Amino acid sequence: MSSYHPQSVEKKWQSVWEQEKVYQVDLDQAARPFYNLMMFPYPSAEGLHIGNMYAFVHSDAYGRYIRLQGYDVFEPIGLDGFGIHSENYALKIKEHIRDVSARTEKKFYQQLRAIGNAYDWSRTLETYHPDYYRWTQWLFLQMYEKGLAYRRSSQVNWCPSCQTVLADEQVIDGRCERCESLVEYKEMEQWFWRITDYAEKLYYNLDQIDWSDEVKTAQKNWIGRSEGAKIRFSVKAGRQKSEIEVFTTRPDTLFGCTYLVLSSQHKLIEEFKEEIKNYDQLAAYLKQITTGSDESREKIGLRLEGWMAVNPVNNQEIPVFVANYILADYGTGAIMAVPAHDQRDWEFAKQNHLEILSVVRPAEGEWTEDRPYLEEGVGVNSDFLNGLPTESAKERMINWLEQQGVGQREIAYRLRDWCVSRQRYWGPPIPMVYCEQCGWQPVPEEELPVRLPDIEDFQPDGSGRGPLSKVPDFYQTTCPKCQGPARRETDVSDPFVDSAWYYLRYLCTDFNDRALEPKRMARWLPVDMYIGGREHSVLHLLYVRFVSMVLHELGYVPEGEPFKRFRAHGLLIKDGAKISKSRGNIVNPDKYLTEYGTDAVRLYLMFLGDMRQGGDWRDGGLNGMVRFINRIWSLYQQPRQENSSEEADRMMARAIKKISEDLDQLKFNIAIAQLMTIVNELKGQEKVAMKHLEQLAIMLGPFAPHLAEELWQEQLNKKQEPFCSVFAQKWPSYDQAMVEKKQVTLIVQVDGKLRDRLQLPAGLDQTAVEEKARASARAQKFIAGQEIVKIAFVPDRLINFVTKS
RNA sequence: GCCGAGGUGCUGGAAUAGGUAGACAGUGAGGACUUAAAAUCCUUUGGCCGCAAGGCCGUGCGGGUUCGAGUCCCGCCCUCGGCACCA
Repeated sequence: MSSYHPQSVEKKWQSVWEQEKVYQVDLDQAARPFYNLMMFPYPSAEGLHIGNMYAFVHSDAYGRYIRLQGYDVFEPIGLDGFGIHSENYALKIKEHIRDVSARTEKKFYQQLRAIGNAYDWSRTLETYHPDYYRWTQWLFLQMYEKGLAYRRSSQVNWCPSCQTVLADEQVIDGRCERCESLVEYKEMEQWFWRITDYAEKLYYNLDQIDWSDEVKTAQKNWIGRSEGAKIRFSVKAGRQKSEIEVFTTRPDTLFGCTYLVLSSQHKLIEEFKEEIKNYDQLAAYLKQITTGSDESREKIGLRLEGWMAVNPVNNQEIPVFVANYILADYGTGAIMAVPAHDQRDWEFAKQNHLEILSVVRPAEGEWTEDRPYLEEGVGVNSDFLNGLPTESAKERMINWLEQQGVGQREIAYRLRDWCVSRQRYWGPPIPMVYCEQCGWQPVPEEELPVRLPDIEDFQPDGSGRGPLSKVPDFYQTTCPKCQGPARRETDVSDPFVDSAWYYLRYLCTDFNDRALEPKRMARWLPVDMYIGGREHSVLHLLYVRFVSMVLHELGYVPEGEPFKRFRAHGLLIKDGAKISKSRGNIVNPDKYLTEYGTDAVRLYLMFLGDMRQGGDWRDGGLNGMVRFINRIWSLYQQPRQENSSEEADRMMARAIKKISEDLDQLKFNIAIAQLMTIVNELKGQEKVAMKHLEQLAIMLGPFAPHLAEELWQEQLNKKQEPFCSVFAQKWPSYDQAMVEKKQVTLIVQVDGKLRDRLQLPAGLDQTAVEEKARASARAQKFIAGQEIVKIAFVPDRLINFVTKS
């Protein structure tokens, strides 16, 4: 009996598939298009991570299953190569990022070929390639022209040790991801994209898309929709009169408002600074505090001397404070403080000996005034709200505010505008030009791409400006409007911008004169299935939705939502521990692919647990997959027969049904367990039916594609000209009648305890089963002499005798 | 603190319209084949009692609903992931 050599077989079919273009679809003609997308990898110099492969083979198995159902599956791959991660790595090993990228690109594509996925290799893309980032810049211009890209001053994360700005994602627990220094905050002018304009749509659409629930919840939390009211307080700032607007979710507590608090960046402070009697003290204070970044969470604040606000509901004069616990960019950047019913206001009031006035108390039960009461209840000390439950008190107050013209219903979102500029080198230059005469001007579309200049020194220098600001050849330009001297933007854009639209470009890589081809978009969008890590739940997946909505409004894509279905996979760990460089337990797939073969590794990755839960990689587990493959191989060497027994047909029908259902639900692990069961069953037969071997080969396809092709072409002798792959076959079907069991194992219970198992023909009624069960010697022991008070019967499953005791 | 996911044999993990707990693997043990080893094949592998037949216990903990609970309800504990002064 010849043994199976995965390495040579896998190599053979990989080259045949590529030569025969088995996985290339005609994007303009495909009759049954199915867009199967996986998150393109961030190519680190260490090479493809086993965690990448884990995600990719699951996605591929699903794509192959869909393909076998007759769809034209488009499964593209590319590299998300721009970004600070790669750039930092290059700096660390003191090599140029361009050279590192060239090397990792080669390495990654080589590894991505080795995992045996059904990628269409004619449509790859890399975000750092000018053919790609030219259109990323085009996207920026679209945003700008639609009024969704703007500049404003904002606080950014600054690492004093690396001397560079960091993305929010690179700040872990307030520390730099690279060197663990405490991150500082710096005020800088940045480019933003107005994602907040889409907050409501981003929030409500979630109810209509078929995505993993956890991701939808995470996005809802991130967007953070809160219903409440805006209330205007008139304010006397010394000799000046003005208004302060606050946002609250508890308008019903307005009677309990005893002071106002502004964020340190509130515009009124700057506007009326001459009216602040203690301005010198305030200026020192402002220097000292950093809003929202205080690790201690200690509430530091200062009263604005000479200022008084008036509570509109009772005309009480109340003091105005500035404090570090008020966020500048949430709500209105100012709050009405109700210390009796808010934890933070309570703490601040206690510290500063401010008045605390209870205006809500529990509808029933005890209530003490030694701590804030945060729950809902009924109004007290609140005039027309007295006795009203919180819900109606809110409504009543909003009505009152609207009648008086001092406030209105308002919805606040936690979501903030997306800061897209980065003071770094390895990204697409933002295509804007600043002219002293004309202000900011977009680079004309026909001048794209604004090429990233090839410079030697790309180290950030701590000046707070990107490395491109040291390259006069780059930034010296002329104004597109007046032709006068002008300066290019030297910031590059966030790598998340690159990945916010890559799936659209896959469909158009053959067009050099446009970013997106509408006909292609119409045929292929939205993406039918997207599988990826849940770590992208809010960032990437939110940005993609936002960009897609904008492109839809601009008429480029047919629907606002980009992905019909999204499923999150879990994390792959090793021997019970998270895989990380510092633990030194990195799993390099190359070694395993060479040693055990691609199919064995693929099978193992999909067998070791439920995709959505993640799994625990243990080297020993691979042995089981090698044994499984060898058992399959020997099965195909066994004597065969043309006909099949009814019993075997029934077994196969049940298995086909089960495996199909498992794959529909992405339960790859139990689908493989089922395949193992079939193989064990078929191996027990003296002669195996040809039909069953064919069905098995096809069903192995999604998991072990090379083995499946080898079995189909060589062992089952299906070779023909022109080449016809096993993946061009039809997924096996089953007859529902064959699935039903003729014999069932019926459980006999007495008082809920298992006492006997009876082998009976299916479909017996209760009387018949009861007779058989009473006759069972084992059950008899427990029934004898007992009074039966009840019998529970589940057809074909169980009968339970309940005795009096 | 808040949100989400989860807790099942020695290990990875199966099992939800409430109905055989431990499928399918891994590991260990014993045996067959072999001069030997590897590979392969067979038996066995939740705990306790028992010579056996068989019985009792068992799905993080404590209650509850039910003829029957890993699955449903109430109250906790623990692990992992995310967010974190969001008014």
